[in-house]
Amino acid sequence: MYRTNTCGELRIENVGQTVTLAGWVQGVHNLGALTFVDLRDRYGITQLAFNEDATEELREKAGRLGREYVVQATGIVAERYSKNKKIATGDIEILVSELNILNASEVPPFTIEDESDGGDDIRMKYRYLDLRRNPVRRNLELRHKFAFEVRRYLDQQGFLEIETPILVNSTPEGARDFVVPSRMNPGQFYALPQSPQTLKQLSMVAGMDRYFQICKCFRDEDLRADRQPEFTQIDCEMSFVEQEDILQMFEGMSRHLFKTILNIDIPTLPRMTWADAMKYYGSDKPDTRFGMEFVELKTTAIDNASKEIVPSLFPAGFAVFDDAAYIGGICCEGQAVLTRKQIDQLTEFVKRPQVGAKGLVYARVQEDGSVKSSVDKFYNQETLQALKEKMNAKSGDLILILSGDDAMKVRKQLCELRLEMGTRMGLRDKFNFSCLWVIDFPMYEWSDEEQRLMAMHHPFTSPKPEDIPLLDTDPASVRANAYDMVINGVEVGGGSIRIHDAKLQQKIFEILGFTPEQAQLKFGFLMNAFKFGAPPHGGLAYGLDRFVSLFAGLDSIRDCIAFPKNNSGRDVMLDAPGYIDQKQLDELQISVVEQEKQ
RNA sequence: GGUGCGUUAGUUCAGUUGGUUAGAAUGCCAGCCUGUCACGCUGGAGGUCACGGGUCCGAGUCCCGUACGCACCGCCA
Repeated sequence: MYRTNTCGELRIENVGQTVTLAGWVQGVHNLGALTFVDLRDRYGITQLAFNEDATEELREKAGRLGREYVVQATGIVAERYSKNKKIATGDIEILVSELNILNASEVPPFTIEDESDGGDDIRMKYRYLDLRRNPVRRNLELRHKFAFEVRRYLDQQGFLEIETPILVNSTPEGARDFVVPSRMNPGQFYALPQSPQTLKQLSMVAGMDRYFQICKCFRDEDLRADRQPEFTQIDCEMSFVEQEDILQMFEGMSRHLFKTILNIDIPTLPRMTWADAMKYYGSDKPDTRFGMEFVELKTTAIDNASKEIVPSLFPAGFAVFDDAAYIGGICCEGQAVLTRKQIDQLTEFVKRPQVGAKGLVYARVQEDGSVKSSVDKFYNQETLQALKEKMNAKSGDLILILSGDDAMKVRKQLCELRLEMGTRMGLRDKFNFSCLWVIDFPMYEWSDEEQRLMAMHHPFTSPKPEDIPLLDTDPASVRANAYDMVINGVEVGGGSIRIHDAKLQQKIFEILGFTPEQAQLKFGFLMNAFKFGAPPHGGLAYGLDRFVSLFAGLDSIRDCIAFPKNNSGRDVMLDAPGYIDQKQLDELQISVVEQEKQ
């Protein structure tokens, strides 16, 4: 037996017991005749003491210990002379009578402490050392608990966890696939699933009724702080349901997770249409921890967000506004105190290429109610007062205005500005959670690159029944039975009611530009299945990594993934991906055009 | 595919206008220390300034390129 207890469990009540502990040496304090060793495992730290009672041999051995040595120590639990209130076991120590060095360790390349001195790069290279640190380990523990509570809730609701294959077919639409060559089928490739979408729909056809799976999904696209090439999805599907049933079920799951993991009671989730999200927040994933909604000051066209034309608040005179197709503003409460320099910084912010605005117009509401703006020479006080009125601004507020030719582009710029102001004003507290549903997404969005309509969610999403006639006349305005769950500006999940009618599915494929032959080739298996009694069904998938990151207050999903990939999709610990032997290539009948540095 | 920032001791970083032998902290090694717990004290070792090229009397510092890292845009049904 290697140990009788863990390093986190002994307390003052255990004094007098003889115990054996095993773990890693966190640190050694050698005071000459006295030596203290902090022994660490997943559960905590317990101090080993080598004092005047210890034999010379024992003290000599303790003196040889270095950081991260793996040791086993037996001794009597004793009360400490001076307690350490910072750790749970701080009242006791082990008076060691026997010490075994189970394994020596080289000096680790960075310190394994809560506040490590290591940068991201080196910590990823030695991720197994990084995982010994409390903050990282705690993230994995939270992730475990999260997944466990997901399973508990869905099990209670009658869901079956069903595994679907990892080796599937490449699909058109969507992200790039990771492909896997098949040795037994030369020249042919499997693809790793971007999501088990079609398979879960087939499990509905199979009568499984309620399916879920916590599974890996793969997308060969560029990475971000919130995007990994392989990520974990909580994939769910239900039969004989309408949108309302799904929203209720998964709002319930989120409520369960918030309660059991964070002990937070979340209110009923507000529902916002996609059109309103775009109109008031310029984003399909609005951060609703704070208001500062957009006010439209001029629109010249009806689009998917604006259902009416707003005549310009501003009389002619300022060319930028006169020529704009859209003018929108936000009112920043109490921000009139910003200096000219600070506002110039905001102007620089919106002019950065990532945001792309041409400039920024601002107006301060003064103590006396008058308005002082950067466009005073174009507009009189009467117009500025009308602006104040329209923006619902009061003394001390700062109005920020963006304009441009393309309403959707300006909305996105204004969204960035709003989020920046929210951050500067301290309105985006990580642990203040604001959840909502965004509903009524459009079916399609125009792709400049492909020069055709693309499915906004995926091609299996059903249109709203009342919009079906528009499929023939104005497909771009058709709304889908699709919904996203958004928390603090993060899309944590999304789904839709699916098409279960082969004819309608065929029509949707046509609108997406598939010939019947192509549709049959790529999705024949699904449409064939629909011929054999497909129930109405729908579902949703959560991004587990993102959801856990939110709960843990992390900036990057990497921090809650045990062995993540870096920015270039590499695993720097494994040094993957790597080259393979010519022999393997030959067996697969694959030739690689250029293979450098092998 | 693109933009920005970065790369200096094991690690995290500083390094002024281009100017003598590149510094700090921490870690590491050695010695001392009977209650430490961020132990303390003394001493020591430790550098291809990412790589390649250029400008210059002289480059860690300026310029160009490459590689790598991070963030972002495109992309991510």
